[in-house]
Amino acid sequence: MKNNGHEIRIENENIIIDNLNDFILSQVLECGQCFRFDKIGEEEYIIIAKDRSVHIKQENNCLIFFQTSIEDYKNIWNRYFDIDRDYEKIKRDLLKRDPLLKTAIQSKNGIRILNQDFFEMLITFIISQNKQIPHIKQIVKNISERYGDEIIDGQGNKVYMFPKVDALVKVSEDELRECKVGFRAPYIVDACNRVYNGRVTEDILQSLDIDQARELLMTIKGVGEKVANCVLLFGLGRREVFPVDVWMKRIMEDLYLKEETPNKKIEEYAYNKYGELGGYAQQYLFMYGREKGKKQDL
DNA sequence: CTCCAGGTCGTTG
DNA sequence: CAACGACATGGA
Repeated sequence: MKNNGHEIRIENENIIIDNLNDFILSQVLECGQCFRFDKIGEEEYIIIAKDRSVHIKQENNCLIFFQTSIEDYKNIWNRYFDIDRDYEKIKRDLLKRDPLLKTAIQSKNGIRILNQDFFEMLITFIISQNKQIPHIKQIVKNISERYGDEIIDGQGNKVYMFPKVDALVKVSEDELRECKVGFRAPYIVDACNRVYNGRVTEDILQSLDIDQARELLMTIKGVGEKVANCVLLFGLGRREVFPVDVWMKRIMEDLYLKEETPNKKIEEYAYNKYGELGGYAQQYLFMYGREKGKKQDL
């Protein structure tokens, strides 16, 4: 099997992808788009996604899916990890539009944008407001352990999937607060209701243009511009959106604008500069800028 | 103890 | 429409 440079082979019960370029597992998982993973070694993780738990490891440009069927790889993980997309071209095109991205792209050249579940992203990013990433992970885990279906992973451990709407829609505000969601509890209830009763669904959102889709998402309480953009980018495959949070605001003002600028203006600026590649640009800048900002305050 | 975190809401000027 | 405090919770 051959695809876009890389090659897939089966060894024992493992799926191995050889010659995989523009991919660094730690960057893919830890760039802030994904919250359900545990690091168990150097470039080695357990991930919970797509109703499954999978053990994966990267060695140089070789990615190993342990105890995985070829069907699961083809039907699920290939798309989840965005394996077949040509990131070399994306990076080349981004640099053509803006040479200033060079440092960020070179430093974080193994980022991929995952294709994650819409509902999970919606609830997760509602939770994300005014919280740090480790807290978000903990809360998502709490909700999954209480209301998600149980599965057994490769090591024989119990693992809990993120709940489906049908399950979460039955959960009360008070029960949600016990998962430590705090003031976001009514937001989650509203999101579940609107998805469950068909007012805001993945199909409807996919049928709309980007501005209509964002607007519809923002009819949900607790979903503003930033959360809506994250859901569009990470849960609906809309790679042109450029979510602006406190980090991106700092990074963009520092790199380009040189003055205090409202988020909406930054978003427009980014769209004019990066066009349909906005989401990728945002991820390279976000991960690079956050790492830098943590150390020396930009 | 105080301050702040991948924001958003509701209320004022 | 810009500005501003409130909002739960936990870690620095």
